[in-house]
Amino acid sequence: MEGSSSGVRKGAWSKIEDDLLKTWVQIYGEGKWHLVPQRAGLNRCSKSCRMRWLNYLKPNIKRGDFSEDEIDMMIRLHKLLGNRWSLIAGRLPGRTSNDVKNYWNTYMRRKVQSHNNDNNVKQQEVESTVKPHEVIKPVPRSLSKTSSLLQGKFISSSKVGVRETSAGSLLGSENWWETLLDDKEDNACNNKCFFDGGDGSLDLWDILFPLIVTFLHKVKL
DNA sequence: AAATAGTCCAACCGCTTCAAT
DNA sequence: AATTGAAGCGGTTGGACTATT
Repeated sequence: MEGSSSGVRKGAWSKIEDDLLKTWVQIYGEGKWHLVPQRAGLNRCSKSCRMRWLNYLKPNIKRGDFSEDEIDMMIRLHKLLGNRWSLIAGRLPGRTSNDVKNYWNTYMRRKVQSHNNDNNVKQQEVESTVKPHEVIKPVPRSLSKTSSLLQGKFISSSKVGVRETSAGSLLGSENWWETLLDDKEDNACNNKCFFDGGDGSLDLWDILFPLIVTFLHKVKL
């Protein structure tokens, strides 16, 4: 796994490479990843540098097992968001999307195994956490002036099973996110997830607020 | 002690989205 | 409107480590 035909180094990072990358980010900050390899003296591709920083070198990254609270939060968020690992990780301080994804895959495997081994009590728990569900696709990370959202179209969501709708209905009385509350099966969870707050559980406003701020900033309202 | 199987996680790859031109 | 390059994301892989036989 070391090196490639293009001459860019691959595989595990050395201590020296980590130090070079850390130094670069400490001086110049995150971003401009395409400049990092050349200017930091790293024989790595920009994506590799970004990944290494975000998943391993970034300060405050938590190591070790997930706590009960984190697992509980992860299950709730996954129920709401599906495999949107970066969004889920954003609600778990110190955890990276890669951590969450890896943990979830392991967790899923264990759940499935226990499901196969024990078809009685655990079955309901397994189904409540891993069964297929309609996934809510978040609005774009930011909106350009030419965004389809601002031009009468909303996200084409066949990929994630969300009905296409118009910007009018999106911004009007039929707020798309209200449908999040329509799932009767999940009402108990939703009530707690969205509005409980304070105890570390999901607060819908915490998700929507940054998106709204971004939106208002972009359209300069 | 050696061989094999299973698990975990760091890293890579391909794709999508976005912004700039 | 089309093109292009950078950034970001999720799926997948492969190697290191651990447990079991």
